Amino acid sequence: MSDTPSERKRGSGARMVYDLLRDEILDLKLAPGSPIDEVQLAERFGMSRTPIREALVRLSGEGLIETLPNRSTMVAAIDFLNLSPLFDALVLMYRVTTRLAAQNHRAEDLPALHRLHADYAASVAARDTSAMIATNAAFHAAIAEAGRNPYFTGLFSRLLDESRRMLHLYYRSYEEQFPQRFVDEHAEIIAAIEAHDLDAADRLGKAHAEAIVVQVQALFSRNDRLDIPL
Amino acid sequence: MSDTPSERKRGSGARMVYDLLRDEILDLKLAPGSPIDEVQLAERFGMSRTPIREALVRLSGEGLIETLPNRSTMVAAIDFLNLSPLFDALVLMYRVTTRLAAQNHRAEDLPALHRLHADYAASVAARDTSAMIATNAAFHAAIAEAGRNPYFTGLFSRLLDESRRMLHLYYRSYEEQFPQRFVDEHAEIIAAIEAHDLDAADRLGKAHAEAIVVQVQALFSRNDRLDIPL
DNA sequence: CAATTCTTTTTTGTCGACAAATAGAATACA
DNA sequence: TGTATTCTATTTGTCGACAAAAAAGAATTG
Repeated sequence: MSDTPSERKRGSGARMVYDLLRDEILDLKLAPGSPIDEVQLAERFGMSRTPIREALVRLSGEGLIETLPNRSTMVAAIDFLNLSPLFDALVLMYRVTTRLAAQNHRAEDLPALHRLHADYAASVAARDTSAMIATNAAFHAAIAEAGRNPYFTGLFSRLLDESRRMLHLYYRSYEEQFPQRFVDEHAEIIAAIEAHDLDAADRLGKAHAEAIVVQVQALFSRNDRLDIPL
Repeated sequence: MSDTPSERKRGSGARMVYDLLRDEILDLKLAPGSPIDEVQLAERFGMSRTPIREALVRLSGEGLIETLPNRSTMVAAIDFLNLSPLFDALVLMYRVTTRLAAQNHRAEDLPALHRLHADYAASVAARDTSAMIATNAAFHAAIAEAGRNPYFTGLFSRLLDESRRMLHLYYRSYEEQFPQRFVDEHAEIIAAIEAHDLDAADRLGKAHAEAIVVQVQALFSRNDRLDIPL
């Protein structure tokens, strides 16, 4: 299990490690709390510790890993006890980005939205949870981009990343449920954006976000009960 | 002009460089577009390039510097042509953080707010523009903290940083105007927070933000005209 | 046998050096 | 003289090595 591409472009090392570690963290391939060993990573990627370190610094800046000075660094924990700030921020960003997309999008943004919408619908039909999570995030990130406010886009991306880990947990527990409903809501959102209907986009974005939040909250409140072993 | 503390704590190097560079960038001591030379910084701080590099990676992650691969890195430019996204985000975060502070603050948060409010009033009275900028940012950051949503706090801090550079430009051009008005508005905001009046906090936060935005916009629209040399 | 001190081991933070990449200067050529 | 090409110089990205810190384990002492 060693990827050692002996030929690499100069300057791409840290970027590659960053992207890969980020995906592994967000897809729960690296469990929250897992220790991260620089030397081990250096061997795995066939490079020195320096670019590994740069990737870790960036991941730390985004809060995806936590670093104890002079000691271990590990995958950031998921704070299940303080989910409401995350949900509050998510709902607001869903609203704002959807509203801004209705206001600021251009015609050339729409094909990408339709394509990502179709991708999501396809992954739902195929019952591919990983693809669902990825395509859903890409869909909403594209909406945010169409809203053309990089500050909102940045925060929203971060929130989507954070919830990506939680959605993996969610779909692990409820593999039988596949949200056709969300596909329909996505279609409504696109329609509101295309119609430049700011208020409808805002309202739909809010409802969409809250529906997701309710489902995830239901999961975790149920998990709380299961935590008591008999 | 060389600070060479020959004795330093292990692990504090990058942090120190980061903090100092960050302040110099935000206070316009390093002009936007200025080149940043790693070797020069290494000599200036009496350390190797490695911790310098770590600081630069973090600054880059926050968008305070821009890096051309394999080539120069420089202080991020201020995008005067696209200010409305910044202003939009600022106004929304002013609203949200103030509202959340009214909702979630605890009694122990209030002394700090009053103290920071007094600090700001003092710096306005003393006509110390640098202190005004710093204490105003600290005041609103404290309000955001009292709102207890780290995601909003994070974005808001970043927006305050970004506007910190612009406020320096603003006060450079208008040293004669000192906003006693903002001091009064701060007092109203504190009152609304203490009264747990969410809607009033929201409304005051919005009005406060928009007043600032209007002033800054007035500056830059005037500058646009002055840009034409005669 | 418990608690404390000392030693070893592991992992990080820092360093100096080298190689790749690029910009600019110098050169060759039409 | 203008343009293309080569050369040089500067700056970055990467490497291997070393030293400081902290944890884990061993030894000592009461």
